[in-house]
Amino acid sequence: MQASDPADDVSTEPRRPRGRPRKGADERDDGNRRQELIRAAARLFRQQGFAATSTRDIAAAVGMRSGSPFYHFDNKEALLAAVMEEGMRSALARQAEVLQRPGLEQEPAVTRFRALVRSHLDVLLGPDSDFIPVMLYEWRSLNAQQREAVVDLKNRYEAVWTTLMAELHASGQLRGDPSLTRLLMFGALNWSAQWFDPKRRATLDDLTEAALQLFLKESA
Amino acid sequence: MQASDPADDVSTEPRRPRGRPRKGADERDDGNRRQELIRAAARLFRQQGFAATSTRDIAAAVGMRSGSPFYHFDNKEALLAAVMEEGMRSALARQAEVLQRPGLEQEPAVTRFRALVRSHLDVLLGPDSDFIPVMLYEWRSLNAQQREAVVDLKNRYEAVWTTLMAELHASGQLRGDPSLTRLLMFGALNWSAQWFDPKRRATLDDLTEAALQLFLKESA
DNA sequence: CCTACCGATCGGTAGG
DNA sequence: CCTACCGATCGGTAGG
Repeated sequence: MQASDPADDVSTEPRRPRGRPRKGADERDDGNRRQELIRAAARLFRQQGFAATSTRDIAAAVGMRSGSPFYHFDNKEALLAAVMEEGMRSALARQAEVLQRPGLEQEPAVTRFRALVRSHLDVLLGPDSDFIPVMLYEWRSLNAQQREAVVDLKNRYEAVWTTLMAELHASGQLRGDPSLTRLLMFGALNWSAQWFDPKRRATLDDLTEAALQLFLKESA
Repeated sequence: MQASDPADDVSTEPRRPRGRPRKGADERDDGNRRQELIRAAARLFRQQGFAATSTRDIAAAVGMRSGSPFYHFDNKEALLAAVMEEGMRSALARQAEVLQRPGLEQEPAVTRFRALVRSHLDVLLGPDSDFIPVMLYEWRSLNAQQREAVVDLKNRYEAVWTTLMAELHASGQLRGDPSLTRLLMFGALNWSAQWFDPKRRATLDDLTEAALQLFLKESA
């Protein structure tokens, strides 16, 4: 009862030339196709969820045939892990970049906290913001080993927050217990991925200030 | 290529008596089986996600054969909708019950707010707490009509919060803009379903107080 | 509610 | 990376 796979039916599409395309001097696609797959997967996993997205959907989104993603990834879960790791790496990179802004070290802790909140919201709600929501909501689909790799990155990301919030707590600027406050804060911020609409009134700056107002005693 | 369905293979299991069981006087199962399906679905949808849970899984969880859930529900999505509506109805019931507690009307708004937060956390983290997380995370699997029904219940639930928070805002007891604060608050509270562990230090009371401390200016 | 299925789809693979 | 598949599983149904 083998129906011909519609995704395998090219009859109506123009034929691409066969074989591995010659790489022009500027064309080096080292990993570009892989990267395209990751981006398409992030978008679809976010829109439809991991389990509801077929590898055929992802292949079609980048113009591949149904079996081809498996040339780049061992299995569907490995593609999910790649999405999450990419998301966490870019979040970590953004975090480090923001904290290394010249002169910021001398600024008060509140200023550094604001920068951290803002960069978190940028990664979560700005352009290419599919990766982190996928990470937040699909980790139960990873096996233990993949999960460990993602958790490791997440721990590094959160450790920066923990340190800064301990400093704020020590100087009496944080509202409430640091550990509980951190968890409630991540909830408040991460949930915005569910409702934030850049076309509406509130901006990322508004959100940042609203969050600071809740979690800090003085908004400097 | 029709493999025999393992869920249909009873050869190793003891045979239940055939036919519709006679109902004893006390046995009236009007809708009990349906209710069992909803509860099992809630648990599995929460653990594995909607798309990753098969209707066979759910049937097996209540001792049915693979086709039998469709005697109670038109399709898998209708079962999901039933889970969500049940979750919202019990949340609304709990909310109304709490607010009708004798004498509470005369209490200050802060006290009513505390009661609301606590009942929200009860529904979210207490016994039978699978329904609301399913509602929060799986609504994209509903069709427009089903979604409307759930959104309607959700709006009624949130309207109670909106009213009370407007009152708190008017008397200067709320921190920040009511609309943004409400969204951030739901995020902070709802996210706790991801990390709260009753076996650890923090209790539901701790959580309630921590939340009040963030969102209200004076913790009464 | 069970029996006995079906058509479709899915993840994945061998070989080029 | 495509071709041409496979085995398994899935939602759902007719008939009792």
